[in-house]
Amino acid sequence: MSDRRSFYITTPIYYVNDKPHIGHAYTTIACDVLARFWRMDGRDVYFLTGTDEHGQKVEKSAEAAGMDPLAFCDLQSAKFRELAAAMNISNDDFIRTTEPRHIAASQAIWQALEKAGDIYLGSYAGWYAVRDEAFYAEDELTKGPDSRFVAPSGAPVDWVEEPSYFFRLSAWGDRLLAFYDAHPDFILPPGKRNEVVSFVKGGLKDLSVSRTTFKWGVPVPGAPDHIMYVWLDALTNYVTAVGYPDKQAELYQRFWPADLHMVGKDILRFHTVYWPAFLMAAGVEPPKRVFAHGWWTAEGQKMSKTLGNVIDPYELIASYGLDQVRYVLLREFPFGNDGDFSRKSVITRINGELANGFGNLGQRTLSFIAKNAEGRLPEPGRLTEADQALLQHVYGLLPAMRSEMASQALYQALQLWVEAVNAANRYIDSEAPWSLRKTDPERMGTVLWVLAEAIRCLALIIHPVVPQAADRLLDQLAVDSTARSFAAIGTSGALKGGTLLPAPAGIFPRLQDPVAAA
RNA sequence: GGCGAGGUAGCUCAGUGGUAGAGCAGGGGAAUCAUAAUCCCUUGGUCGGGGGUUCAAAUCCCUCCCUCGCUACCA
Repeated sequence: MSDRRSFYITTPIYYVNDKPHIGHAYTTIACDVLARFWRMDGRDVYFLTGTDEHGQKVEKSAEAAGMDPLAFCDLQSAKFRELAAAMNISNDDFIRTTEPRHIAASQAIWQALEKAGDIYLGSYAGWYAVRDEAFYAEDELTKGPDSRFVAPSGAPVDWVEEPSYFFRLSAWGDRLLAFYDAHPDFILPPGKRNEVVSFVKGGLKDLSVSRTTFKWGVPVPGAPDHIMYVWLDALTNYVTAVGYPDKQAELYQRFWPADLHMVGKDILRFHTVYWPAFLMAAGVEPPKRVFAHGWWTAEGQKMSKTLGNVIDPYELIASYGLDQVRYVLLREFPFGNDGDFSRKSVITRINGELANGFGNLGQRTLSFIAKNAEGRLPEPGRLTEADQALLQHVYGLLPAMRSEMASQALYQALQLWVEAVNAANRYIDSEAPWSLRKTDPERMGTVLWVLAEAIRCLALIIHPVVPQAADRLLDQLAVDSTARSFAAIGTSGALKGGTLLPAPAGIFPRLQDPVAAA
């Protein structure tokens, strides 16, 4: 575990030209679970998300919509903010790259790079296809009929040159490799680290960091006809939010360097090559870790607008329930892998582990107490070996899950929780309180207390993943809202016998199996 | 082409030298507190092909086949 108690975690800032989809929901939920987990564990957490609003595409989209770019961004950014709210995301801030604080921070980082001598004016030259609005590398081109080069799309290309500022990335290769070497966990999962290292080892070219062909961006200080390259602008959001360039700012002191930038694998290079190079050049400490997660397919197929199979997060929530979606997204495959979203598999998972596993464990225990103990939690008698084994299992869940969470092993962490739920279900069957009711009511009371206590801890530790359901269950156990942190896991926070419990109600309804209709 | 990851039960995957594992699916049974949920037992695999090292290989070496990533400036 980190030697300090603060934890700064970020999602990527989402590009306002996109429509929010399951990929955005996935990244944000994973971060939210980590943020909530460490918060409940007593760490000082700062959780940032937001929107990336500059660039040519946004300028064009706004124009196509007949809108001012900023008005367009206001509208689109709000959609991401609404999605975060709909997913019960506990972010501490929501940053927009069009905010004055961010423009100031971006210009400040530019000036720091310039002052360090890592920026120079040159010209950017390449084969450009006007029709595609894109540059192509020479080896992508083929000879057209009139012996002119044409792009893979068939568009004719021209050799163009425009003035551009460059960042001396080529000078940073060795220092980046040394940095990766000194921080073996900077890039996770390990396979991604290898990709980045081999990329950097292949040699780096200087990076064009300004544009003159469009206007929607942060103006380059002292060169008003240039705007900053979008990635330099976008990445800077992570320091803007904690007060950069004011390194004495309270948030900056508390939270920089960031503990974790969560990213999709498509933007790994920007975060693990360009970003640490920019920061080191600007005299700012790089973040501690970048984690690249995988992609979802839908029913075995790649999601795409043209296939029309892009999964809408709002539909997911409506179909399965919010907490169920949060859980299943992190539980279908190991975090960092790619995986498939299939309706059948998701329903099996939710029914098996949440409805039948944990939900039913709560329901069978609490309704038994309601019917056979007058709704009052029994006082425990002397604990048997089986009682202690179950309690030790659930009490031991915290250190075990903490260690998985520290390496973003969300799937493995949830696996540990599922195993504990299963152990509790085995316990109730082998102790059979329904038999004890007639033969040994006192022992029955102890068993019920042990179960309630185990359920309390299971609910607390799964709270970051399924906050609403966990709270409902804790309500049913009459656990005070002030006792809902990981510090309460263990005997010191144990339930008191004799407490009157409210009427039980299921927390995870069983979902209907999908109809095999076409 | 180069570099990298991977090919293990019907499905998803764990297992990196010592008698093949889990979950789900399939089969049988127990129990009846519970959201017909739970618990127990069980069928099922020449561990991609071939060769080699070793007393012993899914695990190490060689080779071949297949799949997937990365191989820089739209984000």
